[in-house]
Amino acid sequence: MASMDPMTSTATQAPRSGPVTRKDVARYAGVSTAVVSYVVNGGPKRVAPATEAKVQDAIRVLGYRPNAAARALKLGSSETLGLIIPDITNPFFSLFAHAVEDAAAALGYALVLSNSDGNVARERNNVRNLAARQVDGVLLASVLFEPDLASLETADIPSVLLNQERDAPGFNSIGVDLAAGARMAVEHLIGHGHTNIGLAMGTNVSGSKDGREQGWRDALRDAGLREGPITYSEFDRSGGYVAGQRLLASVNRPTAIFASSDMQAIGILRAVREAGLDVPGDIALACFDGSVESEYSWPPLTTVVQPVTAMAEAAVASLVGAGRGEPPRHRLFATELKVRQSCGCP
Amino acid sequence: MASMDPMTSTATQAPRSGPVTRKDVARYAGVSTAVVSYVVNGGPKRVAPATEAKVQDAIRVLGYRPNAAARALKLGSSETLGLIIPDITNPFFSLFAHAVEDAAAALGYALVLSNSDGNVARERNNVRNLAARQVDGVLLASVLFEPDLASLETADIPSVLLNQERDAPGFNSIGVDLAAGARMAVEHLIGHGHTNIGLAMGTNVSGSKDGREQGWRDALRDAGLREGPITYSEFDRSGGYVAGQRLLASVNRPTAIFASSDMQAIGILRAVREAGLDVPGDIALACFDGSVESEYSWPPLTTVVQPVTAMAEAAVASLVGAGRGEPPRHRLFATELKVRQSCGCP
DNA sequence: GCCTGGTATCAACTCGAGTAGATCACTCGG
DNA sequence: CCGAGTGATCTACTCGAGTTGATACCAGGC
Repeated sequence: MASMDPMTSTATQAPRSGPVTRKDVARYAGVSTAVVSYVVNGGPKRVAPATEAKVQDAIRVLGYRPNAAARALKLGSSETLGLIIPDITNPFFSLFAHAVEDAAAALGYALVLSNSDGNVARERNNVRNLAARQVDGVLLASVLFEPDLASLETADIPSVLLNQERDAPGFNSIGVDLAAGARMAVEHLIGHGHTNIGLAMGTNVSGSKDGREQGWRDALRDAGLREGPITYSEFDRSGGYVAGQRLLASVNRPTAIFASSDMQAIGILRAVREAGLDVPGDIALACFDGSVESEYSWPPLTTVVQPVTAMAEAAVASLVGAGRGEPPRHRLFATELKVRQSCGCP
Repeated sequence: MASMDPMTSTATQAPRSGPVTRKDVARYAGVSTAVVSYVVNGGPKRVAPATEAKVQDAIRVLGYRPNAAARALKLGSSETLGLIIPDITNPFFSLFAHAVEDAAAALGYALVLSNSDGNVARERNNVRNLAARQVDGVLLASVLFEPDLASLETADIPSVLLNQERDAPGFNSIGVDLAAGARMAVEHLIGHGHTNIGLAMGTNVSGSKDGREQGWRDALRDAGLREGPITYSEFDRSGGYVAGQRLLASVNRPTAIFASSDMQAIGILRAVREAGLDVPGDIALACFDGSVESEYSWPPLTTVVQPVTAMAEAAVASLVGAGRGEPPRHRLFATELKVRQSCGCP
């Protein structure tokens, strides 16, 4: 019956078959297809008010929507952006994705999402796929610290590298000052009187060094402290869980831990509890990212928050907004320490 | 040298400007454009092996990628699906989005993501937008219990309604048996000896009844118990927080609470702790969704898990997979109670 | 009455790829 | 030695919208 209704309405006024095209509108309004175009997009030529009204009417009656594919073909732009991230399930990335979607939508762009699941091959595949789809730009949060520039280069699509610490010549890139952020957090821990501070570091497939590790080192060195134990594991909750277990089992068990992501901290929290210990009483904790989850854990996590919205807006703008024409550059954003209770503050 | 090769080939023969088209490939390989098409997609006609090799060569050398816009225009299909959800930041939806992306990618479809942010107008706008972009189907998790069918109908795009409890005639829809799931959880709480069980119910803009509320009622009735206090608030963490505060302040404070989402339970956990009480000691807790976060909270949440992957696959398949041609129908999935510790189990 | 200048509109071409129908080159049987 | 038959390939049209370079129309000035 729902399959009946469209039929009857078809009989009375609407398209006999398939979608309504510009031609149908033109015929209905008694004008040429060019005029319809002019009306639809305030076209390059003026249209008499009376004619415009007729056309608008026809559009409404027939329910015409311009075919985006045809438009994209002619204009060479799909008004679409691609976002490639390791995993949308990670709260940090989902927050980021939301911000990117907002920024893109504000400029009339749609967002194609793809997850690389920490897999380089899949990441590369996604880039090619997006390239073939004529996206107007891609935002890439690579699973590699040093992204697969070659595939982006040959695809020669405007792009921004996300979560990028260093400058990547010839590319737009965006990132936060990891070292400075980590340093802030570790210094805060030191301020609480801790002298043995461990590090739970996340790993990437490339395995190259991360600024957070450096920031932790720098803070300890400047305070004249010895480096506490380090573990390397996945950036996610389960990675944090094993990091926590290892850190607690280390010969010189730390009294405080800095984790390279909120998710790791969540995992550590669990390991600490299972060991019958208390945060922050036995182990103080600080971490990195500033996702919503950090606020609702117990205890609420002291974390280095990344300016996600600003970064997303800057990334989108560098592709299709104000910054489009500008030469590629690296944008470094400052982080902010959000002090809650996992560090020992009341 | 990988970055060199394209360069040198550029100098000798490759595109002087802009993207490589089928025509360029044809010229380079010394064949007609039709043959290139045949090769690219195992075309409707056979090509001699030798010719095929030449063409493949040309494609590789020139770095040709077929223009998806042109393809979409000709074929009337963009090989793209649209997903509209309230908020990707909600772990349940991000899990779902990931599963949908996987299922779509497996079939060669890309996924356009849009958030409606609980706003009906934005939701409707997103539908129109996706329709104009010639997506081959849209998956809609409406902010309304009863989605805005009219806008989908006039857009007449294949679609699936997600999180849909009831049958929506003429539409594909997918959902879990909310009432049965809720009932399981509440019965489990009853099994722990609780006789005063409260309900933290999430609200939608439409405000119509939800099966979870019914399941809670049914379980209590069948056990001969009186209904505990109810609160209505947002489905998210902050909604749960206020629900928790209200429930704790109610005249007959419950000893157990069933929350309509994991996120609400997380918020309740916080409210309970701030009141100096313990979960599950003072207040037992069970909830609904089965997101990852429920596993890593403290205590781990006993929750009704939705078969997200299966649902995502079914949704995608009904649009572009095996189920494409079939008449629209409602698919109800069973839930499973994941017992952890917030209910009082060891 | 005729020309000028402007305005409103239109016909026709384009974007890049898919494909039906025509064309060409061969081989083989008679 | 020729026609039929089989492959391989090409020509040309199509999808729907944007846009340029005509064209039609009208008012006003001489």
